[in-house]
Amino acid sequence: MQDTIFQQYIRTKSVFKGDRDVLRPSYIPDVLPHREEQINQLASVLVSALEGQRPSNILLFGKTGTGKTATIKYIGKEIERARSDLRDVHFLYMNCEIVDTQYGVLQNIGNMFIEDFDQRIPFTGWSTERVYNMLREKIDETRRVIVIALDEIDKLVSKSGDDVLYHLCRINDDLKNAKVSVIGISNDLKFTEFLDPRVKSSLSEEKMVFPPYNAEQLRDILSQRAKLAFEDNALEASVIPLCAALAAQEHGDARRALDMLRVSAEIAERNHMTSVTDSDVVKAKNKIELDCVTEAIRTLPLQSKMILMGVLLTEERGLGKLTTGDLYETYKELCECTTTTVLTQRRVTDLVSELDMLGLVHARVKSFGRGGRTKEIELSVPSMEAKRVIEEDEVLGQLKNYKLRFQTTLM
DNA sequence: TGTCCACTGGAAGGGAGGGCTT
DNA sequence: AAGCCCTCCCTTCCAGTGGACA
Repeated sequence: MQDTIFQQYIRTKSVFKGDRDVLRPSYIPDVLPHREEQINQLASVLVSALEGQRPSNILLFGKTGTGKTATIKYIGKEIERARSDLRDVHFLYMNCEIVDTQYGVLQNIGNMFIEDFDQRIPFTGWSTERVYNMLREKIDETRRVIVIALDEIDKLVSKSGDDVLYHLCRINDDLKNAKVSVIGISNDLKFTEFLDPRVKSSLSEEKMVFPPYNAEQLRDILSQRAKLAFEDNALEASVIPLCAALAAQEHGDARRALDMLRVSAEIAERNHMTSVTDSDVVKAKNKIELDCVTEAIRTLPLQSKMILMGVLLTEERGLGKLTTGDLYETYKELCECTTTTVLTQRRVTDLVSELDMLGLVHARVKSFGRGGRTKEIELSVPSMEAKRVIEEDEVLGQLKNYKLRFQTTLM
């Protein structure tokens, strides 16, 4: 190898032995530890599909990282395997966080049955009714049992209502040759409260809850993957238990545990170490947490960044919590300064609520008696880091070292 | 006990931007 | 080109409200 800039980074020895993607949450192993019960239960419902009958619709609940998605994809793989010697079943999976409109869902499902590129449903332009009719026609032509898994279905409902689900639940009335069953996957146990009663009862013919993993179970999951990913003795004995324990504290999130293991190994590798230690795990945990925050801020739209900057600058002056009115004044000042369009206060309150949901600020409604009722807003991420990221923005970069003119009423 | 503040948050709707159909 | 449809971002309007204070 020539002397190149990469020379110093080329490792003679690595902690990884093969494909490190086995540590990614998206990897579906051949065996899913501690989910046998759920898999069997699902299989017992879905087996009717292989007999040409329509299986019951199913709702799966469970917090993030409890293996819902992995389980459903695993089931999907098994269905594909089984259908080679049994009746025709078609399994399809869709994440409603990515496709989150009525039209989008119907269009995506429809296009999975249209081979000819020219006949595909365009991503906009048609009426929803027309997309639905096309979808129904194409599904009927297949003469199969179709199992549709909708992941993060609560996101779809909260954004676009339950019309699509209504359509999908009663599509069987309009089908002559094919049958459709829907598997809904949700993080939120309560989301069915917002559904039309007919949709609710139809969708929850069967319900299953995925409990969080405990530390011991997480340890098994990590060990299974570690065997595939790492060289022997690349991990100190305490590394896996530590990752498992830390993730178990956060409602048993397996995704977190895997990320932590992967990132700590990457940290060790970058430092040219041949084994991963506990301190790498701690570093990894901090890095992951910070990365989440900076990524969330970086991808914020301009107006939201502007609002966040308003919160930040006010807090920087040591004024602590601020009200909607104060924030709006500050925000207006920043907009003028950067010649950005000023939105209405109504809109700003919505954006503040969004920031709250992202966990970037903490906002709660508080009454000051005669002083009125308003939101009390404070930053809930490290301000130095937040500021650094916001200032990367072209427009907000102008506000570097900016001193506020506006005096808040909270003193 | 009633008043009143400074909002909150729902509803409705406008209009821009994407694209199809006739 | 005109007439549609759907989504996104936003404005306008407004009834509702928790609690300090008179």
